[in-house]
Amino acid sequence: MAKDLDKQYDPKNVEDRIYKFWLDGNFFHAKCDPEKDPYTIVIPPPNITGQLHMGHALDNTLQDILIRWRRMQGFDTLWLPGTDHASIATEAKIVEAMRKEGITKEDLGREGFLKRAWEWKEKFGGRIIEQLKKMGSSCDWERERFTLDEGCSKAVKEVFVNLYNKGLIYRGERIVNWCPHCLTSISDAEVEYEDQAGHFWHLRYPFKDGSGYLELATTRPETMLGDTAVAVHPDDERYKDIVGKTLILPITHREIPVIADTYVEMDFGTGCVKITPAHDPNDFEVGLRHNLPVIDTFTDDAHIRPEWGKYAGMDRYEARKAIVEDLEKEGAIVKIEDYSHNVGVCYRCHSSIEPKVSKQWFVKMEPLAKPAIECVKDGRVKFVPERFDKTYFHWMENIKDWCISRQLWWGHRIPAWYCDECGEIVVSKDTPDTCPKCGCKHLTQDPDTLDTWFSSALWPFSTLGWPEKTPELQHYFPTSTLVTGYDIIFFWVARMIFSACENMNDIPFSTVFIHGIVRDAQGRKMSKSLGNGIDPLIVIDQYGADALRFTLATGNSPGNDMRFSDEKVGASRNFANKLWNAARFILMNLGEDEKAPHIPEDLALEDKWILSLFNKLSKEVTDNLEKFELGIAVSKLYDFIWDVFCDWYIEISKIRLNSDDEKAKQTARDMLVYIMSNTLKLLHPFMPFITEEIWQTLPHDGESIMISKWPEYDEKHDFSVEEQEMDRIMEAVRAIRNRRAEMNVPPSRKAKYYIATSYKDTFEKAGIFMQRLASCSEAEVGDSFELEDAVCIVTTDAKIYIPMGDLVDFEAEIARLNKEKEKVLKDLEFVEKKLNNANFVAKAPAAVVEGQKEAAQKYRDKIAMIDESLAKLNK
RNA sequence: GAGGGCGUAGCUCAGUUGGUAGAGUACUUGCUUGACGUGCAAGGUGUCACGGGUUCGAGUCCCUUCGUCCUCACCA
Repeated sequence: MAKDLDKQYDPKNVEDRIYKFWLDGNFFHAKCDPEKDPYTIVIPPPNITGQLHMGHALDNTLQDILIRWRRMQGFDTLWLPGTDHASIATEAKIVEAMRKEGITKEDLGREGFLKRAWEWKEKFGGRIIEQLKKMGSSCDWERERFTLDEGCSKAVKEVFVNLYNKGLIYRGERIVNWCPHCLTSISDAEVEYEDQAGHFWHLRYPFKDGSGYLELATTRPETMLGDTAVAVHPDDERYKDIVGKTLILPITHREIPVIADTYVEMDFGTGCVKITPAHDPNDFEVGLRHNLPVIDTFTDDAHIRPEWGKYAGMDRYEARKAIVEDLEKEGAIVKIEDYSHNVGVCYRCHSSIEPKVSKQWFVKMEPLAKPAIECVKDGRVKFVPERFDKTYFHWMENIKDWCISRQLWWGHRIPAWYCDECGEIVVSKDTPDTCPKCGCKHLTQDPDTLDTWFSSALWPFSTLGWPEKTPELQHYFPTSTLVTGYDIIFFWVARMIFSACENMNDIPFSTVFIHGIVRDAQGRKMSKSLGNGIDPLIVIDQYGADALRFTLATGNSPGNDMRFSDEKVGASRNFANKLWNAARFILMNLGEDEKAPHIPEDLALEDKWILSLFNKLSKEVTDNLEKFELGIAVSKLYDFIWDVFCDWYIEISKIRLNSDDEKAKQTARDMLVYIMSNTLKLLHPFMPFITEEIWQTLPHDGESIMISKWPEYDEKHDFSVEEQEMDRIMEAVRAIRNRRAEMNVPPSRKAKYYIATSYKDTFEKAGIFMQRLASCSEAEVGDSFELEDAVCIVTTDAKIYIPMGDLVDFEAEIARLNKEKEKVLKDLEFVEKKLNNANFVAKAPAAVVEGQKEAAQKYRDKIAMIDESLAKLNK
């Protein structure tokens, strides 16, 4: 930053250079210093397939604010970065690319495919990391991890084997959510539900004995091929006598029984349900209870299996049409209604989920959920805002077993082997060479991989070296804060908590700081299909990373969604520019060899005032950050910098800077540097680039603002007397400006002010301020003045007379005074009502009552002054 | 069906332990004041969704209603 700065701040000249400076200085690196208290955040690892979007931008801004602040406070901070291998998403992407080349997975084989996947990862996996750097993220890049790297893989195997040995991981044939597009099972959490318009087909199945029909309804007639029973409620009087009878399934003409099961709701429809164990989770359960056969009619990609004659090879929707037609022909359709129902879809590709019976691996959740619930209940893990613990409890308390096997190649391969001879299952961290049961050497590893979330669940400790007892694990675990969106509490947060409880016998982090999602200016979710996504990189290019970060931090309260708009970033950019120009002003007034920031001797009134306000500010901002009120903290900084420092202090400082008093000039310069430099520190976590750039240019101590000491509250800097004095003066200045504006007197028209007050000392000092700030030519202070044809401006502590007789419209002035009096009378009435209330005086705290009494007196004084002015004008 | 969020100035939102409502933006007016027009000064708009309760005092705590959004569960 040269001393002759541009009028406008240009982030493009600054950001990349500053980021490189930080990297070169190694300031992001966590030293693992046991002497210091640790503060640790592990990044929610973005998918290697991902591109930076607003969600990342928000999440990383919040993390960087916390990390930079704690670093300046002197903690040994570690922000551990990394990426997620994102099994389904990545595999789908690579398969799609291969499809365009005309190759399939099978063509390449497992090894060839994985080689290709790793190549893809090397090429594109780092892209999002580079984008995070553009945001200014101060991650310890030397410790970057990947969920599929060697260490994480080791942790995954360790956990899998441990859980298996404890009986908490098992393999079983269950009905799972199957995505016919991704060709893999997915967990319950990965199924989304959407309302879809459909139909309700009312069918009738004939009794074998010819005694009529049973009527039932279905939304999926194509599954009827696999029906193995019809169920009624055991208490249903209507069907009491038919339980146990046999029906003839239309089309197939297979015989199926009528069974009784409490799963059926008597009041819904006809009270009869067709049972298709292979294609519905509830039916599957019913089937287990009644020993019903499971007839799977679909292939993995949801086409009718070859053995089904004319339907073979049809996809599920074609099959539906064909089967409905045939049912119709058989007279099995009673009626068709329109019906809207919830359909489960894959959260990755949005294909309709096909429930499917298959052999999968599961984590037994109930025993794991218990301690995970406990540690939130007893406060060891806190959600911010608190209300999200309800969401968490609800989910944890109703949790079902977690299906963790995926029919994919890109991921952690399940460390289980099956003996080709005797079928023994061997679960082991290392590849076994002989079967422990039969001793043969023919073992085949399970072809499946694990759910991506299985490895990210271990992220807070796997990245610190677990299962090894590394110094990092010792020092940084449990981590401090986890920052993430409410949309991934189930996927990730909950699973990290129970994983840490189980494997570390400890919590993974003490606070979960939850944020909402970033919506577009109209409040819609940003999405690819709507095309309303705003690219953070484009915003950075147009407005700068600091402006983007400031926008995301401002007006955002924990757990709530926010809207993003160009106007907001524009306002943030303007703020950066304001700061820039304040710095520019200070710099152009500095001498050649200014000392590092310090508080000079002989402080003037305004110096003590700004020092006092800054002191309070540093306390408040720190308090807000402690409570994760980042939005409040940043708006206080905004107000202080713009409304206090720039609009008042800098303006007032010009008095001394333009004077001939060298000593006073130096004091003003020192104070400007001191306040600016320290305010930059408070702002640094929010706007790291511009604060560093300015801080470096001003006189400074130390290498970088990001490792400078966070300002702390110091009671020696409390100057409440000077604050009051300045308040009196500022009120007077504002009142004068207001009146002059009302009377349309241009600022260039200076006038002499006569100030009648009992605070003569204060207003003696104020005279010179008024010259600068309120178009005053000369000020005279006294107890009272008797002036003809003067405008009188009444403030709480002063009456200011301005002899502008012929400029003033007397009638208007009288009207204005009357209006003002009315308002003050109303205020007085309000306060007096309280004071006349015996209850208030008796029960409210003494300080509050005293405050109200003082206010009442001030109002009375003001009314007296207005009356006096009126009397003069009316004369 | 269960749980939760939100409803404050035209718009977008703050409002940190209850003490006479704030910002940004938009709008009006004045300012070519040597940091900044991405600026300065001045200005107006609110029965804080509705009704009730607790309290000396409620935007803030509790309850009802209405509107709106979300999450989870789900009836075939």
